[in-house]
Amino acid sequence: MGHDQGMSGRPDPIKLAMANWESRGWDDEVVGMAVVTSVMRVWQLLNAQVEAALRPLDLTFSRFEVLMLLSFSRTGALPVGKVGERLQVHPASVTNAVERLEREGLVERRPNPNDRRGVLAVITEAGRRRADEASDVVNRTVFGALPLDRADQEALVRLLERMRHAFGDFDRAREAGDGQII
Amino acid sequence: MGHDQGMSGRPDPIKLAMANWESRGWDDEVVGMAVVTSVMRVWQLLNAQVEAALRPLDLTFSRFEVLMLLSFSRTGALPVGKVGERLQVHPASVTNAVERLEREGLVERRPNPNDRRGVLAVITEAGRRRADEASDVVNRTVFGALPLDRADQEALVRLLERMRHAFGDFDRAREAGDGQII
DNA sequence: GAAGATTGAGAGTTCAATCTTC
DNA sequence: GAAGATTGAACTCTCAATCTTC
Repeated sequence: MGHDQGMSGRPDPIKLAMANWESRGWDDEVVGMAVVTSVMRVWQLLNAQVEAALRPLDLTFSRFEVLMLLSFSRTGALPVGKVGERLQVHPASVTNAVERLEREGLVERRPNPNDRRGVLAVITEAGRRRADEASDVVNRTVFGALPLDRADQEALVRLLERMRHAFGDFDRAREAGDGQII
Repeated sequence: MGHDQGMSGRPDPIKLAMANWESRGWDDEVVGMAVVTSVMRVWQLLNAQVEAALRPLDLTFSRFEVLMLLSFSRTGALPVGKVGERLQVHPASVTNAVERLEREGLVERRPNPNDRRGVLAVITEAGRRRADEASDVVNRTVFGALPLDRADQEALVRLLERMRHAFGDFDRAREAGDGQII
């Protein structure tokens, strides 16, 4: 993650890659390549910022997401399977994240009363406090401090939404939900 | 990646998150949150596509990038430090990737004649063939098949470029380079 | 002493296999 | 037999420490 690299005196790596791609005659794919590479790069930069902001709170972005998901849920409890579904990660990753959160007392694991195969992840009071601190710092240092004006941010979200939808990331028919999480 | 998740019948997770954010009164940060979350999600989707396309060729995206970088370089050889610099990854990651590529005979490691501390990664003939196959499949199945029209793709690249530049990802003054990689 | 690269530890991810319960 | 969750193996990434050479 960004292990301090000089931040200037460097030509745009994407531009270089595009020139290389064109030199091979891949003219039809060069823009797509630039899209994918740009997303990868911006992900790298944003991810590093978020992780750096959360490190003092002993959280990673994925554990932060789990914590926020639970804190937004009606009862503060969710089957771990549901968590993976919402976050689009492998069940094993959720098991891992919950265990890590449990180790710090931010989450508890409880048998699901409705299904004895299942396990509920329940956020604790300490977990709620940590979630508040974490969202504060991330809001302040990352989300609220992006180097793009509001119009550009909205345009970006719209373009990415178009892409997510084409990839089946969500179902437009049910988009009129009430924002209820679970 | 993406261990087959149902791809519909699901409301937009970003919209849900935005509603939750607003319910906490974080109105100024909600768009920034949407930007970051959207990038993360699209990264996940694109990364999964690229990795799936490359898996039959025994490559990951990072190893693919190393291979392409070497294949584009003038002599097919680059100090491993330079590779990490261009790809913005930790030196240890390059060591790992090169070792993995070397194991398959796609790259060779040679002492740098100009600096006895240094190591050169050199692409082999097999490496060049693999790089060709890999770029073919990635161009065909991902870069050339994005579900966005050209205008949207270009707009997306421009917005992401603005963001990368603001984060110091490159230096605009040297942007007029000739596309020469090394 | 600083730079180039590697090593070992620690954390995260995915996959395949497994165990329990539906 | 299928679904929910966990476990162990294999990878990748980062960081701190180390070794060699400038």
